[in-house]
Amino acid sequence: MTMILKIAVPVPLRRLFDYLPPPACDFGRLRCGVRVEVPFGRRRKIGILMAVSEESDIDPGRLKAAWAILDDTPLLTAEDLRLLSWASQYYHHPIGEVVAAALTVLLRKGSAAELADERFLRLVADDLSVAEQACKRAPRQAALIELLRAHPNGVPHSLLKELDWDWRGAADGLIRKGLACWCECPAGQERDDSAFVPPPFQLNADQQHAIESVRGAMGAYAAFLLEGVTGSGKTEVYLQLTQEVLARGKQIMILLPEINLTPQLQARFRSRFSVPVAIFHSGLTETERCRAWLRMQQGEVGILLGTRSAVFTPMKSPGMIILDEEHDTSFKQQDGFRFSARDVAVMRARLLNIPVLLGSATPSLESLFNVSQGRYRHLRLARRAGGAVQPVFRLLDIRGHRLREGLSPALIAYISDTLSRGEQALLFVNRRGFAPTLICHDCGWVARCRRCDANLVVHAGDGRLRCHHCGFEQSLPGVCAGCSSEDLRPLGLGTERVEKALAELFPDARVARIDRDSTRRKGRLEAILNDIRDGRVDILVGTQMLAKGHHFPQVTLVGITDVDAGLYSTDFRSEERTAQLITQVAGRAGREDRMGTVVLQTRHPGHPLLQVLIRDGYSGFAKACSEERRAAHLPPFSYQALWRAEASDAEAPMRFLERVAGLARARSVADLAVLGPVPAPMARRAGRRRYQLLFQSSKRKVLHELIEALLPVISELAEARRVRWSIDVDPVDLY
DNA sequence: AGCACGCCGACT
DNA sequence: GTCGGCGTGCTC
Repeated sequence: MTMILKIAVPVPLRRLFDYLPPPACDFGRLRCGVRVEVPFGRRRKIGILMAVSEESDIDPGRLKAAWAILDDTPLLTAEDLRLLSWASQYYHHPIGEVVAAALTVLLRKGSAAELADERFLRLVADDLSVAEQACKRAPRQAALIELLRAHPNGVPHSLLKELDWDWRGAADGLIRKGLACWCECPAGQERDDSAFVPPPFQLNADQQHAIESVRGAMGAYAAFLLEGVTGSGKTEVYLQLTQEVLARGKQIMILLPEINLTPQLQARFRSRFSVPVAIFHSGLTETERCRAWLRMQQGEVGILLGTRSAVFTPMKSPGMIILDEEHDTSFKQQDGFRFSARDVAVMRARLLNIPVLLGSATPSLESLFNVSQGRYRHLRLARRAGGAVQPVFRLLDIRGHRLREGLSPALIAYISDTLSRGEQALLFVNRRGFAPTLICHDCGWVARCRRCDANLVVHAGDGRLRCHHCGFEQSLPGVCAGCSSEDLRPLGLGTERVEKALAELFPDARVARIDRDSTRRKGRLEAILNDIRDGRVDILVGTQMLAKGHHFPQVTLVGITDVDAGLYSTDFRSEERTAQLITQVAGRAGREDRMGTVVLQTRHPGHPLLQVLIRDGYSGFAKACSEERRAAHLPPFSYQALWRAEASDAEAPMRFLERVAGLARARSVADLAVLGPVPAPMARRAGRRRYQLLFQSSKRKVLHELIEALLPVISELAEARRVRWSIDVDPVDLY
């Protein structure tokens, strides 16, 4: 009897690879989920053992023996592997790459799956006065000594890393002076899983009901959609459920859309629970990511807070998954393995037989549809906690009005009133930079990117032109490239320009800007947020970043300079996104005692969805928007899969997709629409031509069976090797 | 994706 | 005469 190892090798090939066990192999180590080092072509690869079988489709003579089994115990459980196999099938993505997505880089490279003991910094000196003397002229070292004195057992390295000053230099100084040392002291390490600081305030009835409902479902699969307006206390629900999960000796995974949001939630969890919290996002070093992964996998921590990529992290004793801001499109991976962390989370909960909770103030139409189908249970938090009032909406018809840098006289008056009351105003502008275009006033020449179908964006701060799509940049030209005229003018509005205009209109006001440019440097975002919280800012200008998570209690006016762009777009999800954005930005405003006003500038004050949104709120909008989708047979009332192809050669992508479309149409499948191929909305990006082909059906099964049947043929196509192609199941934007 | 093999142009 | 261009084929 021969034993065949079925291994997922991280290559873009849609199959497992068969190997013989390594020579002199202890068969006890051949467990599914261990890493296996194998010869692959003339390379060395590390794959995951998916199954052990007696059969192989490969000629036995061609089978190679694996080199080594890397783990004594599986890195991934049978449930993990089942989830990954499902994801590979559902997203039609190569299994090896899907499995690789569940590991961290270090683990993929073969690092030992062991948690290195953490280092602790500890004082050595017995006589502290000596230490104080030695550090008289070194304030940082003195401060570090203070900290070390408060922790006689030593300060863990992970805690030191969270300090926002240069502790490293100070530590080196102390070590040089022989006052401190690194040690691995697990002594005095207390772990108390039940430790919990009780909540400071009373829950309202909605919160209690939500918590009771989910608590009642513990120990089995159930999916919940928690719809709660901003400030309604969703986080408190998460905290209480976390406590419940920990009390049952289980682990909880909490997923968020952005790494910007993790520090805040992290702080709330850290202050509430004395148990350790693992953090997992792309901003960490590989060592940190690997450590967080292993701590969850080995049951060292009860709470994992992470972004999209954390959804596959193995859990020793899974208890629940929470995914906050479920409508947010950053849960969808937009390249390579294009999975939706939200949908994977739901499937994972189902396979693990645990509850999953999706939270949002503005649920996606997909999730609301799932509620209507009985797949998710709907929980609502209607009231704002503490009784704060919902903001008032005002539509400003700007037709025929003279605008000053995009600001109408009425909006300027609103801002002026707000400032005179000593309150803060927030202005939402959906573009960073100074102006989205540079145009020649004499000949009409426009600064365009040479590699993309896009205009270059004017950045006044550092006097440069940038392409926001491929990263190209150059200094601002002094003269027109077409006619040498010196009359080059920025056209359109960006955050920088609005910031400048506001500074001129309100010379006494302090204006702060929040966008990717102004917050690029580490710690900048936190600094600006602190300024806003402490009242050192009067007007805030910013992009989407403002809409996410942060709450500004002193803001009583929210202005949105242009809602029209989002109402008239080619993407059918554009209205939904705009309504979510408006609602989210509006949610930043006001607090218990002061009512917020939300002012929307538009040239289409009669737009029906806009009217519904401000009259009936997001729920009313969602209902109306869903009806339009149903009538148009668009998701969630139908399902889509998008083929994309790109190449530097202008013709190849189109030719490839035409072959795909031809093959699909030739099968004359019922209930299937094959739309395209067409050029992508940005047909040229970074010098590459991009096309796409859409499959749509009212039955998921139809799409999957077709793709499944097509893939082997398509992979062999001569046209396929001339392009880079991919399939996007449930695409969230048709770009 | 890598990495080989393989057959045609400008160079130490 | 070779170095190297990227077409095409393979990976258990």
